Amino acid sequence: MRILIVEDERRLAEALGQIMEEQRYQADLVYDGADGVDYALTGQYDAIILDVMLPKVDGFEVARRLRAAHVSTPILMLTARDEVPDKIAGLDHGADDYMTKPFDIGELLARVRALTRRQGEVVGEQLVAGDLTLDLSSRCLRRGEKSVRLGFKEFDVLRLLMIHPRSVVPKEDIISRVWGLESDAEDNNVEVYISFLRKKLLYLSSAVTIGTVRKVGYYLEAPAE
Amino acid sequence: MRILIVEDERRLAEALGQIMEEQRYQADLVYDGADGVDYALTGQYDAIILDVMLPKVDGFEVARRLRAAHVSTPILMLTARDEVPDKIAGLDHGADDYMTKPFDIGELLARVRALTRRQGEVVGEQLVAGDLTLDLSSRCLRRGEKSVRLGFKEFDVLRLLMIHPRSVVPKEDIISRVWGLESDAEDNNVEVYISFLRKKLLYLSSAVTIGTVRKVGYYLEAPAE
DNA sequence: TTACAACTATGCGGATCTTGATCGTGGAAG
DNA sequence: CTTCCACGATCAAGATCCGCATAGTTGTAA
Repeated sequence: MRILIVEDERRLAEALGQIMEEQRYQADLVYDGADGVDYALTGQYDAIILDVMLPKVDGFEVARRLRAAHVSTPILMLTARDEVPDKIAGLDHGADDYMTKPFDIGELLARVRALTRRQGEVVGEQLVAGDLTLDLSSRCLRRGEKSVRLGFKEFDVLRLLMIHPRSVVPKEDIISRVWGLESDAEDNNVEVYISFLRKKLLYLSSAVTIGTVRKVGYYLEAPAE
Repeated sequence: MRILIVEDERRLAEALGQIMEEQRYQADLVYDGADGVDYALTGQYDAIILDVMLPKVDGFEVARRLRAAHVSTPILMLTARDEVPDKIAGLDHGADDYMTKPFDIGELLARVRALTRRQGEVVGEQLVAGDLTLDLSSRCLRRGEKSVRLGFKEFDVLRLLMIHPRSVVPKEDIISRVWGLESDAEDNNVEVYISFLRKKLLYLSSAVTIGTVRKVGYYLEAPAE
């Protein structure tokens, strides 16, 4: 497991690095946002611990750029400010979780574990996320006893979301991957299928929900069990 | 559950054996095709994991000989070559499933479970699924008192479905295995025979039904008794 | 030729997809 | 805090695609 730590306070960064290595993670340290983006773009990390206040490029911007570049590595954002707007901004820019400084080491580790525990997992012919199981060969979505058959488009859209756990999938990506690259399909089309899917999730009474990020796209929210 | 592993790379074979035993299977290992045939002919195994590239007798030939000897133990074929021709050749020689190396252990286990979970049970010269009995020598389908004679194509299609219980058999697989590899038979052809079969199931008033997965294929639904 | 099985062609009906309209809502501007 | 607007959610409708059934044609073997 590789972790990228983006934190400008060197002492804190090094302390984090040491803690992570004690936990058998391999940790890389960088001390500003620009480097953070460069390193993270390699896509080799299993998680990124990202400070908000950074030189050159701030944490929000780092997260935004990574998501724009379709890097879906889970991000744990650190903020000194204990304010709701920051939290929302962080999550909205593509962070998967956040903590406010000062933080408890145990809690940090727990959150990192939660992030690195892959959610969209391929098991044989099926894809699992939260309490949902998507059967790839029969295009059936199951939760507990109940199951529903999905149409082709519904299936493709949901699979996309499940393959990119925790990260926002832009509408344009959904269109190009489900309707085809040269498609002139409207955004509304995606919205319609998201609506269908939410209805089916409701029918299955699944804990998983589909979240919306205005002007961007959708993501799967699978509550930890 | 007994599993036969036919694989010439000893380290891989032993790793597989260990994994299978952790899953409470009893695994026997052999390292070439000739031994593979000899062991498998005993008919005592619930599944065979069979490498394609083998000394003495290759995997295809092993499968072919076993099927020729009416040993119907399910075969999961392993191939290093990720090519369609191999896949088709494997299935055509009598393999039930295949995986390309390198493979994911979880997926392997899932596939083995799928193979051993089979409902279509061979009893002597007949195949059983739910309340149906398909006589392999006379091509008669029986349920209770009534029975019908099946045509060759009907028989082949139904046998395919019974051999893969609960799992969706793609139309293309049906075409390649019933009509032959290079066949240009239309999908409609399959549909026609499915239609015939359903009519006969109805006539027999069997509890077994043939389910459809749009754009993919068919599966047998055998209600638990 | 007749009988039977395999294959082909066709129209219906239902499932799925698309489109457009309307309603709700979050967030920015005032 | 309220208003407004753009965007998203949902619905209804029509269009389209696909599978099913049936009927008709071809091929083959007795």
